Amino acid sequence: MRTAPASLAEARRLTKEDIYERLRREIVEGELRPGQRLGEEWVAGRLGASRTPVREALHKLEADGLVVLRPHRGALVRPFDLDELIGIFDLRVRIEGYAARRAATRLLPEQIDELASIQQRQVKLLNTPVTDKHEEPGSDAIRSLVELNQRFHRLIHIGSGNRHVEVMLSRLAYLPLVYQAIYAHGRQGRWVSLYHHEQLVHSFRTEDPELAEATMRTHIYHGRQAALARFAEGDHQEGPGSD
Amino acid sequence: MRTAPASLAEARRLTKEDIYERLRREIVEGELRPGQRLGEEWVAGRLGASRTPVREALHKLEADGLVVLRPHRGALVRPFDLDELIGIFDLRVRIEGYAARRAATRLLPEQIDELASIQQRQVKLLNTPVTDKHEEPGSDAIRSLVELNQRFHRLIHIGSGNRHVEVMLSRLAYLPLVYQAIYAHGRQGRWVSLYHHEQLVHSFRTEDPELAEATMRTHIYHGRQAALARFAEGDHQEGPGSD
DNA sequence: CATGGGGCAATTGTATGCAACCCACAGCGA
DNA sequence: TCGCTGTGGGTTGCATACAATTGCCCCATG
Repeated sequence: MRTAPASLAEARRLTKEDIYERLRREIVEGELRPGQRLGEEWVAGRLGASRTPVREALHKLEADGLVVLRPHRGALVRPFDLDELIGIFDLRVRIEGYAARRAATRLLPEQIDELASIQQRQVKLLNTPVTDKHEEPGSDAIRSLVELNQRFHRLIHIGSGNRHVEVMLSRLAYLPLVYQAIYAHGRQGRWVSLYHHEQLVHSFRTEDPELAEATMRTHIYHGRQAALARFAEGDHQEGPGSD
Repeated sequence: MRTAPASLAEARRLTKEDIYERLRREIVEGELRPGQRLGEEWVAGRLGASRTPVREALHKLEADGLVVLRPHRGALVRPFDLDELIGIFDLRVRIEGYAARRAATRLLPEQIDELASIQQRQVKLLNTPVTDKHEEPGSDAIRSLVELNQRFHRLIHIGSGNRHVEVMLSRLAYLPLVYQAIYAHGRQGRWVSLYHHEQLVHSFRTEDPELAEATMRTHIYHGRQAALARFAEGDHQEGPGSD
């Protein structure tokens, strides 16, 4: 078999998933900025694949709302504005609130333990001695924090038992500014955020849907503040030159 | 130019949009039933196109949640169950409620007039002398009613000024059972439904977001009853044979 | 008879060539 | 000068050939 060359080199050709994941990451993390053009030929050349899988990856990214496809004129990373950002959080508040409410009476004890464990790991991360590096977007500490945060929320989405919740939120929560907002929180903001997580775990343990929903709504609004602040910084503007 | 051969024959080859629209209609209206297999080759042969556009259409349908793609094993029309149907309405109530609330303070007078006009046309349709044909799913009267109903709702989605509302609802509202539920309403049910539309128009005219949201929620729950009844009839079951 | 491996048919995944399309811009005529 | 037209560069859209993957059937073997 060829699935496990175990290590280096591996000149295996890229599948559409590889390309999709890579482009998605680059867009969400901000390496590819809004307005950046993504011609099929250009992307294919850059990654060393043919147009076909690139094309499919771009179409999927369009379905995710991350790129705009202009027939015969090339794709580009979709820009978005303040109004849209607010609109996104309006919907997240409602959908994640609903997810938390449902999860409160559906999560299994093991799943709640898992949530608690994630929460504790985040606390530990925030308690490690502060170096300036902690504030840099690309640093490992931030990356882990973001990663754990996503795992926490995704577990709740799954725990809601409504498959459409996951689909909707994958379109609303994994976007450039929303992602970057995590490190727009100041130190205090991150502690508040973790307190919300703690409260959520508590509401699940006591199977209290009202508390779960209210807490989640507060939590999302809290995240909104960070995203709006981040937006105000102007870090969202068009990419290099464009045209 | 060749864009307007004006009439018949027109052996222009099918684009992926043609194929997408056609498959989508067939699935939503129930001609292609859940579980039905949709091999790329098979679809291409049936419609007289090559695999490439068919493939892209199928991928888009998967993003819409209408088909399931199984790598190397072919696509099929996605089946869904009672739990999912309930979950869909849970989300619709919240999202359409939000849309109506926002629309109440954003719709322009012309847009409200348009809504009123649609509502009146629906009343007229329901008032035409009853023949049995009116109850048949495929009849022109039912088709018009469904069409007008979709226009009415879509106008509100757009009027909400939140582009994500449209995207979310296109995944939640244009599904087989949801669509078919329209004619699962009895005669009285249709009148109640139109009364809700009338109330919505009123709430928009008076710019009353609370009334708009409450009315929309009631309206969607009303639709849910019809969908659940339709589901209970068992009209959702697997297609011919499958396997 | 149960079980595991080889190979085969069905099907999608990828590469590539050519056709169709969109737009910008130059050139022409009023 | 202004508007119209057509032509060419750039880019996607479609068709087709070939490669890769999956699942299954069948047979050898314990």
